[in-house]
Amino acid sequence: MKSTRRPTIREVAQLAGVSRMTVSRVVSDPDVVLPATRDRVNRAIADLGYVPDKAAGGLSSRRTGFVALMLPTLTNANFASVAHGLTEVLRGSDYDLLIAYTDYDLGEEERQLRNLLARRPEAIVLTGASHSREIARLLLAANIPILEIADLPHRPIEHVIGFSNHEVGRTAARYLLDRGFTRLGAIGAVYDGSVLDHRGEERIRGFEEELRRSGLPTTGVIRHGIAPLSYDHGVGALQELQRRAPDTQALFAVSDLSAVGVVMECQRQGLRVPDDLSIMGFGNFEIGREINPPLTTINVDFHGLGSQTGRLIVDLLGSATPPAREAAHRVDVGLAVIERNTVRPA
Amino acid sequence: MKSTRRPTIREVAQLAGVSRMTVSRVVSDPDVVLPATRDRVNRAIADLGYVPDKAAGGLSSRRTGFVALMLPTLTNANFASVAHGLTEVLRGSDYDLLIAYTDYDLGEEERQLRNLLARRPEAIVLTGASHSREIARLLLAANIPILEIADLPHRPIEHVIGFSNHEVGRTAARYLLDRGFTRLGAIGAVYDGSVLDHRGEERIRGFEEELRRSGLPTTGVIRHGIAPLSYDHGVGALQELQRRAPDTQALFAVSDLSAVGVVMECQRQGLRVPDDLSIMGFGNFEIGREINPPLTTINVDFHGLGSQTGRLIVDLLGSATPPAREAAHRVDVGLAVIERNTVRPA
DNA sequence: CTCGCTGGTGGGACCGTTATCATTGCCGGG
DNA sequence: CCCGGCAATGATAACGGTCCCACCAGCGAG
Repeated sequence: MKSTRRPTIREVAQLAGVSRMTVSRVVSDPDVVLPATRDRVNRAIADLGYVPDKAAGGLSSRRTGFVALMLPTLTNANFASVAHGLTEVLRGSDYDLLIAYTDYDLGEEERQLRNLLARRPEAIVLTGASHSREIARLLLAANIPILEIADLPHRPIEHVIGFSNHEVGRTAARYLLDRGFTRLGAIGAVYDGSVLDHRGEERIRGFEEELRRSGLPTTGVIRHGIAPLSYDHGVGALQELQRRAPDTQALFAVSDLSAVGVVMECQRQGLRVPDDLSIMGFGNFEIGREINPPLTTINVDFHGLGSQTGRLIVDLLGSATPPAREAAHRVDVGLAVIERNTVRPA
Repeated sequence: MKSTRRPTIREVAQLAGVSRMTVSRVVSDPDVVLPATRDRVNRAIADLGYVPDKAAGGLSSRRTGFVALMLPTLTNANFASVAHGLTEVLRGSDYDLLIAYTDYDLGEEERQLRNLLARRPEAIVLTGASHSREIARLLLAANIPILEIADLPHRPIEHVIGFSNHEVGRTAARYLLDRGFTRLGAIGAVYDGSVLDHRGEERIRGFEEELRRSGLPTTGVIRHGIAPLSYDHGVGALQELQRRAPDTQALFAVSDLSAVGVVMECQRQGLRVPDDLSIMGFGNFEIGREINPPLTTINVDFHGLGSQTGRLIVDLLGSATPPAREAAHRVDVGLAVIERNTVRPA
């Protein structure tokens, strides 16, 4: 086993009998070099198994080819969809995605961000971040496009592609109210200073707001457990709800995963869905379509959100003139109720 | 808005009145510089909002701090767990994970790998790769530790941390045979030359092998659809099974997701589980615990697999003496049947 | 007092690539 | 026949760090 170092552009140049620059050109812009030369260089590249070093290239050209993405977690299918849509677009333009996740831990945010910035990404995409003073300062100092996604912040840092989580909650409440329910409940996670992502809390607040507007009590609004939410959360939250507001007719869960957990727990308890308890969720997870009865939910096109974000980045980085900060984009991708069978007119 | 470039070590040095080297030392090994000097430098760093450029540093020190991970997909919760376990360990040693995924597309593998190698990772972790001639060549030429995970290949490239997918299939078959079933079925994906990951196919082959050993027919073994598998796959595969082998008593699905889809479809069809059809899956996904009845499955500790991989990497990179290739590690993390209620003695 | 050592710091060269400008050879037009 | 212009290629200087060694005080031992 030859433990020799990786071949560099120098060695390729030497073997092909050309200068380093010519090799560089063959790799990045082949058309400008004579076919005969190009072939010779390509052969040398193949012979040596040369793979260009992007770090060195980036240092020189000031273009690292990185786009940074900061997520609360990888485990959530919707965030995975975002990453997916984003990668699809970025691959076409030769950007690599650099993913960091915080696991909803506030302390990790700054650490992760510094780490990300040390790689000199050309743009950065953020989800559900808290944006402390120091975070904002670091971001601005990076002097690259900043994109906040999956939310619609009132005071955005720069670009926004998302939807209103508050509106999600309101839509759910209105949907249930329209069907004549009056004893409404909602379940989400406990939100305190140590929690990074406030999007779930926004949804639950939107729900509460609509309840208050209609003069209804908010005793059925339960904050239980902590993010990330999953099936189990629904089980526990339902039990708490049954203690606190046993007469609840209809329930909104801030995540489909919780909602599915609730449906399953209802089955175990022998409660009929939706006759004994109506349930709706958020996120349009695949499992919601499969359970019996299938889950009513609110859909957001996360994959499209990811690809739109990707396209905006490519645009932003492609345009020679760095757009002024006041030309920040703000895109609402909207949301839609998907009616299935877990809710029925009362 | 000052659109000035990011501050470099030079400017920090100037502001603090020291040389660049001293700044470098304060960042990477603070203890060797005098407290007074250190404070001065740290103040300058804070004032300027200096964030070191790891690409530049890596170029010089030949240590990029990257560990590469190649996955079929991000969307699978088990792979996400692996990534999770891996990150947890690597964070502690200041490595960043560079994730690439192929979406089970064979053509993407080489492209992604080249891309990864262009970032000069210090180690590379692979899952379910096909290892074509060219791929293997690229990997070996990189001259870094190579770790294959989530499988137990007969002819590994170097290190292996995984479990036998073939054994998963055999274990499932034996489990069902032991309970007295004789008309067994299995569902997986179609496997042809264009598919990257063979782990599901290995599971199904192990199942078939055990069937043949017992002199039972393999007509109930269905290859349906293509990876990635999900709930919907189970629905379609069950329907195909019902056409091809309607008298099947017990069924193994190569993924819990398919298995859950089967259970749900059974509910819709009014079939009782496990009385009319026994079902077991693989992967121990959370949803399997929640459905009614809960899903019998085969568990592998994917999170632990990820963290073990991380620890091995840290070991390998930490040891000054590069270990000889013959000292390759081979770890079997094992597997275990988790009995729940979807299977019952016949 | 001198010498050697040690801890703290600085001065260059270098890591592998690309931007930029210079150089070369060739072609066609005046 | 000469010269301007263009296409192809080369030389050199960055890019932002760290490695390696030299330097310099200060201090204890001989």
